[in-house]
Amino acid sequence: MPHSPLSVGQVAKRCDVKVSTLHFYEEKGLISSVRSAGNQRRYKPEIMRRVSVIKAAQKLGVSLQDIKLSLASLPNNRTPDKEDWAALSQQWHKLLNHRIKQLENLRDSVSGCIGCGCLSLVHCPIYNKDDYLADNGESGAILLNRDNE
Amino acid sequence: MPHSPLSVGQVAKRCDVKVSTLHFYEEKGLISSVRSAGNQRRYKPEIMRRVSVIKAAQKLGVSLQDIKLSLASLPNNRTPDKEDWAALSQQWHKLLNHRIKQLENLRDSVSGCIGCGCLSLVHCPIYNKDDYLADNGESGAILLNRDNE
DNA sequence: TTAGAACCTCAACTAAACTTGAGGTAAAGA
DNA sequence: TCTTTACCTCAAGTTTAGTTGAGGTTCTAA
Repeated sequence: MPHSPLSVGQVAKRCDVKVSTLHFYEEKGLISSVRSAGNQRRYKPEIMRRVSVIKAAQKLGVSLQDIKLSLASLPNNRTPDKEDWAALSQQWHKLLNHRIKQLENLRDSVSGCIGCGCLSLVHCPIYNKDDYLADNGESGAILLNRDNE
Repeated sequence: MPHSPLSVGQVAKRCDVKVSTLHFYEEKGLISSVRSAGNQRRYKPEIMRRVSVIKAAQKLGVSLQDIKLSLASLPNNRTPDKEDWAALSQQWHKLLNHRIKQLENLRDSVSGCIGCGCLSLVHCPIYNKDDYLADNGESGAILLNRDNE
């Protein structure tokens, strides 16, 4: 009998997460299981892929809540197949690009601060709204002496 | 009398943080104050710069703990001046570059996964140790069919 | 002088993403 | 069969970075 159902321990081991994490994901509605006669969790092998997708998305900085929504948006909430994964990862790829861009802008602003020697950080883009930085490519020289006044 | 000491409310307003946040930072040893006759907090104007540096570092993803350490490493734990800020931001600039690089690797790995159509994510670089990705520039093609076995 | 704004401390609460522990059941191997 | 390992539930604890609220004091300004 190929593909026999997996126990929570087996899944935990092979996905390199703790059993408690799988319990937690289930509680949060990210994964599901059936129960054996003795009330133990049993998983279809594809659970591995689902857990893996969750982990991958987390590394991209996606919250469990958003991951849940993404997965739930798949046809009958199935474990992502090849096309699904492509779509999901494209979504997340965009997100990643956005975050990278923000960080780069931030980094350049820091350099700008060094460059201009300005310490009036209160009005510096760095602590202004994230989207200020995200929206335009400014690596900007920073502002005026309005602290210490 | 120029530069009169600032109250917690004034600092909060001008740094755009809540009063409770300043209390919190003080409790955590990130900032300090003296007390007025009536036991109210009074700050030197440079507190603004210190708070601003804290906020900037946070945007770079530095934890309060690490910010505290960085600030504490300055000569007599002073509020960063021009040179100090240059040094700190250079430190943090490195950190940022590292994080950007990790994200880029991750992003490229995601693309790799789409490209090869492989769904065996268990062994995919994406959920292997962060440093695996950080250390080499692999955008890797992914592995074998060891899930679903 | 007196109302109301601003301040004080301390404790408890929030959110995310889990982990740990207690007390008890099920399954697997010698 | 017996022992050990794996599993179950439910409650409570952990970390980070604060926020909220209660109960009380101090400042400021009309």
